[in-house]
Amino acid sequence: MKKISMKDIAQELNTSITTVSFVINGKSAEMGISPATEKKVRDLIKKRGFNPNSAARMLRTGKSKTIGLIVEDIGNYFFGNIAKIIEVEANKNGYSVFFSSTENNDDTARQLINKMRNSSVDGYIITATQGIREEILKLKKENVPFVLIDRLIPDVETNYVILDNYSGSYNLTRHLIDNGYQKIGFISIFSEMSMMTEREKGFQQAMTDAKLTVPAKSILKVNFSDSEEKIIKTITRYVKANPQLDALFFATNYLGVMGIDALQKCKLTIPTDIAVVSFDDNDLFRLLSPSITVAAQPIKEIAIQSIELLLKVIKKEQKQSMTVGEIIKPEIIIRESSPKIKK
Amino acid sequence: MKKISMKDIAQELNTSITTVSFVINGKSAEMGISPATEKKVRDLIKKRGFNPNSAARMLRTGKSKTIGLIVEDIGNYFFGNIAKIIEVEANKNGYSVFFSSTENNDDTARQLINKMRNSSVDGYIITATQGIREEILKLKKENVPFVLIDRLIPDVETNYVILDNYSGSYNLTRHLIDNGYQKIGFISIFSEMSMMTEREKGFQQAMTDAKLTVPAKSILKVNFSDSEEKIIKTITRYVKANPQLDALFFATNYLGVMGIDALQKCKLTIPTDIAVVSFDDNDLFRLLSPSITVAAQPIKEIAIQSIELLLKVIKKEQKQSMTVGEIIKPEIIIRESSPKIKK
DNA sequence: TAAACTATTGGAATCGGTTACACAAAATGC
DNA sequence: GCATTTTGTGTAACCGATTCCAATAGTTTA
Repeated sequence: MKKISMKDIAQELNTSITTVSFVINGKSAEMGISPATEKKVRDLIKKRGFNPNSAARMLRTGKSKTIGLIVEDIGNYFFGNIAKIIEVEANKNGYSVFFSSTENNDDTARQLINKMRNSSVDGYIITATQGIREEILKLKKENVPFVLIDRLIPDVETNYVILDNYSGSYNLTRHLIDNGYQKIGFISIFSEMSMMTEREKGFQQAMTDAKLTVPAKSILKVNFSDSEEKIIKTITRYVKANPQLDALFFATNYLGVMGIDALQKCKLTIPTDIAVVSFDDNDLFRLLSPSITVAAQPIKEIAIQSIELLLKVIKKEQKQSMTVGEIIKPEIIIRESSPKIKK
Repeated sequence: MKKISMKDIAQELNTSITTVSFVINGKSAEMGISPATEKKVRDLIKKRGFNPNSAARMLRTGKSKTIGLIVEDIGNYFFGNIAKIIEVEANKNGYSVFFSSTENNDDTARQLINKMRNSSVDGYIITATQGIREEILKLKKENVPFVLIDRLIPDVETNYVILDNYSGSYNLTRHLIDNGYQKIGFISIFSEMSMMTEREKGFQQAMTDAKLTVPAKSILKVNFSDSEEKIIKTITRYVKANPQLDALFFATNYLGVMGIDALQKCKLTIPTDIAVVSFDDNDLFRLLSPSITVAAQPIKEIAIQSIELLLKVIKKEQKQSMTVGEIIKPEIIIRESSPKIKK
């Protein structure tokens, strides 16, 4: 059974392809198609189950009704759920979503952007990696619609939706301090990305404001690309080398997860031996016993803001050059891992 | 700056579009393009950064080099990671991936299949919902390549990659029995899907083989579509109503997660008050204290088998009519939640 | 030397829509 | 009653790659 085309429809109705096209694209009124003709066409289309060939349409119009979603890791709780919401919203607006994970690798990210470029996506939602400055600038120069989420490229003006990492981190640290913790260890990854540097700044500022000092040795940075075991070992060593600490601040949720593992290996109990807070929520932190205090990212809000912003840019309501940013405030969720300290 | 096309390349080299096309598609030898010409073309292509327009190619060939991935919930640990691996493997083979979540809703699933059909994906990987029998039959009849994963449609022969739910469940139950548990509660969802019925059968058979009876009241079924709170309440009630139970078998990982929550609410300690095992692994089960014994799905294996099978079908090495199924054995991971019982 | 090949390359139809433009018929104006 | 505008529909160029079918030049064979 051959696929049916507009031509077939037109022939069967003894009308022209133009007429059919106008009807399909809802331009009947604008182009002055008589209601009778329009009905005839619509009925046959339904009867035959005709669907316009997207390749042909795409070739002619240059629009694919497709957006590219580039995240760090679709298998991750945060990005997986972001993806889900973006996909639903995109669908509502007639768009499909291509997705890909960068694994935080610059080359992968570069390839993905180019690859999607070739399959002519109409716009991107991207979680940038550190080294793709050039690619982002190129997209901007060529006026391709895109929105950065979760992290920015330093000194590059773009549309974005990010978390207020600084204030989240500040408030989370503040919560610890208010509960009596003073020797707080900060565990993060080596990274120049704004999201990470802002978190550190927030932590430092909260400590400074409370007139607390942060000795260099109580800050640990690990390599993102190291294996889980290696990171756990590193954290274990760090914890053992810093028995004075009364609380730990993990800068990301996966660090928090690995950190809890490390603390168990050190036979330390949360929160009696040491309190724990983490940036980013996930199922584990909520259900663990004790549950973990976190600065949570409002996933739904981030996802919806980013797809809405992108669609605006695509529809040109929002010129690419007029950059707009949404800064989402994290929510501090206080759980059992950081109770008031008893002096 | 206008996009450059094959025509531009051909013109600049004073050659024909045909020649350029042959070179691009690696048919130089076959079509007898001289090495000199080939090099000339390749060099200019690289220099100009030319990429063939996928819409045009798609229109002409009818192939989109795209596969559709339809899962239950991309935000879920299992499917998120499946998606990630499938995407990487697809990419290696020159394919892009469209994805969508059904949320286990028949209508959504139907729409997604049709939608992808229109954007002419070359093949599907689908986690079926219960009510899409007709759609699957239609795909089959029209000879569209697809592979079902995670669950089958009863009495419909298709290519598939699923878990051996029966044996996983049998072995997991067996593990409990071997460790001395006899009054085992089974908590599942209302579902006719083979994956769920097989799990129950495996459980029942293991019990029967051990000459243990399963009273009706020790089996609980909840509604998948109910809210998390409601399910947790239901489980709580069930646990309180069945104090005789010495172990709980959760048939899915999200039930396990909610169940642990419920047990905490009942002030019951795992495993001293009651042992716990669950189908499907996740981070939580591994890191929880005590950690939870599970029948784990080998995610990587499932993902790779399914994409490989689909690509085979697409390449016609594997006719759609010659259905092939891969049955993956789950791995029983014994952790702290199900120790040997002391009499 | 003409015929028959072979090795390369080019011309042009084609895929299925979109849309500028042309054109006919009907309506309106003067 | 003729010119002009409005209304409705058809024609055909075009998007950019693929591929069948020639075509040309150079070689070999009879």
